[in-house]
Amino acid sequence: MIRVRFAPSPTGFLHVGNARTALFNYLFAKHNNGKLILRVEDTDKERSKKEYEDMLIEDLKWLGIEWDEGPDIGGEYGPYRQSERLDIYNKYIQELLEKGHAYYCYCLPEELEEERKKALAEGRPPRYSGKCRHLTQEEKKQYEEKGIKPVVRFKVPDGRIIVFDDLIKGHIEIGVDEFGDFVIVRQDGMPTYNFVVVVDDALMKISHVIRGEDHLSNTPKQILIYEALGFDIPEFAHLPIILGEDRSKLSKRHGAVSVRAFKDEGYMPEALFNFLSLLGWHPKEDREILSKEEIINEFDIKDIHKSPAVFDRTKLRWMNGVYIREIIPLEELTKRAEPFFKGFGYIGSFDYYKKVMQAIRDSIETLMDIKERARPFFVDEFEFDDKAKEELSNETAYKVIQTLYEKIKDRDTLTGEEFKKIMKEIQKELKVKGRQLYHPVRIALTGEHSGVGLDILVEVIGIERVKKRLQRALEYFG
RNA sequence: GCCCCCGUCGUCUAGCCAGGCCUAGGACACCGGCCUUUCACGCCGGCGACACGGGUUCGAAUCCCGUCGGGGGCACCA
Repeated sequence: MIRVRFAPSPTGFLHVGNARTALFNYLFAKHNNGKLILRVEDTDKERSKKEYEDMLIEDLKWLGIEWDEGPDIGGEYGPYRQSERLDIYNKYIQELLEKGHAYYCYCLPEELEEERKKALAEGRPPRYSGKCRHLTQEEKKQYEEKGIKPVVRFKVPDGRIIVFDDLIKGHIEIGVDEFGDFVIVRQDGMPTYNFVVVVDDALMKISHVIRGEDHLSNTPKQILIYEALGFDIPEFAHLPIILGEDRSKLSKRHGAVSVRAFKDEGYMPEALFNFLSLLGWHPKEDREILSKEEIINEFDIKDIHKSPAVFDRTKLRWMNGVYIREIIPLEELTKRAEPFFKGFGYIGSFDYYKKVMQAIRDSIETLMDIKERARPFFVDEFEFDDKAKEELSNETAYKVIQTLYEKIKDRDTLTGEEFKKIMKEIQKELKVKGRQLYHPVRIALTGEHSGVGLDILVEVIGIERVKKRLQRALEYFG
């Protein structure tokens, strides 16, 4: 049974880099009929917050990632929140202590930091000296009496070379001398990541650990713990990280990078899902617009790249546009767009929004674009800019608008077809055509110089508003 | 500094493992054209890359070595 997990720490919004890791775990699980486990890594008391956990779950769901076990739905191997597993960890800490794989260390953080800096400055690997490895009972007692609370360190065997075959990176060998005895329980009693991740992955029967490349150098430490505790070692797969435009690890300073931000900016979850899946992975054929099902079917961990990819917002935008104009059904698209319309102060019925979406979906790439593109469908009292004023001051332009108004002022309805017919008549009567003919009308009707087809606009906003706007322009330039 | 990973158009990538089918294919962006009342959409075309240097070979983007470049890690964060 394939079991994978996504294990975020609830310290902020879900970052697209993490979302991509979650996504690949999800794809791997689904493709292989396995299970995805969501585990919340909240051992950092300082930074972890329950609100963040809720948002993480919300964002993951929004993206279309589902899990089989997790803190919200439970499961056979719970609890799935590390802060609720402390008793379990303690048991294994005791075991390591008893077997001599771990020991108490009374060194102060300040002096350690000092040593670290010194080592770095002298070009040595900054590692713990191991000086508390062989403390006598007497020495321990002395420290205790001074009120110093110890940490627990894992005793790293000298000179070992850890070897493992990463499913993505291939054969990896790392000498254990790169790091010293590392902390597995903090002074405050909380166990640390490198320890709990092993206990949890082992107890939750995780078969494949798929995570970001930044964890690659942690893997040897974890393998040591697997061995010390006698657990089976899972398969590892380290995903290349996602880069910003400057080719450094994607972070907040590269602009909006949280899934939440993309949601708020009017991106379709399906598009983000599709886009993220293509970052470091490629299907057999050259198609890029793929449904979730297609991606799951085609996904093969062997096709994941070794090299990192730059997060290309422009391409994401394009892809989102494809989803808006070609993939998401109009009804659904309108539902998603409704809060955006309202947010921009564009008030109307659902049916009206639907008509507007129909009219503008080809010309927007995110729901944010509704603000500009849909304005003419809602705003009657718009301003005329200098260019507009100049163009409408022209005599023929004025004449066109006037004639149009005369021709429709007694009508009750006006379809797009009828509008076009009327425009043709004006063309003949006034002997103006093309831009000279349409542009003044556009300005009178929208105050803008480009936008949706006017036939569509007039039909959607209705003849009364058309009359009103024409009148307004006539008065303004009269 | 030390360890590890990576290196095909500006970007995402196909090809690399099983060398010739590659005058290196696709997509985004960019430029030009067509369509069109305008913008957008759509369609057509263009620009543009095997990091460098050595080998191996009849033949290398593909195999080997080195150099350079980029990235990640080296916490009582995960």
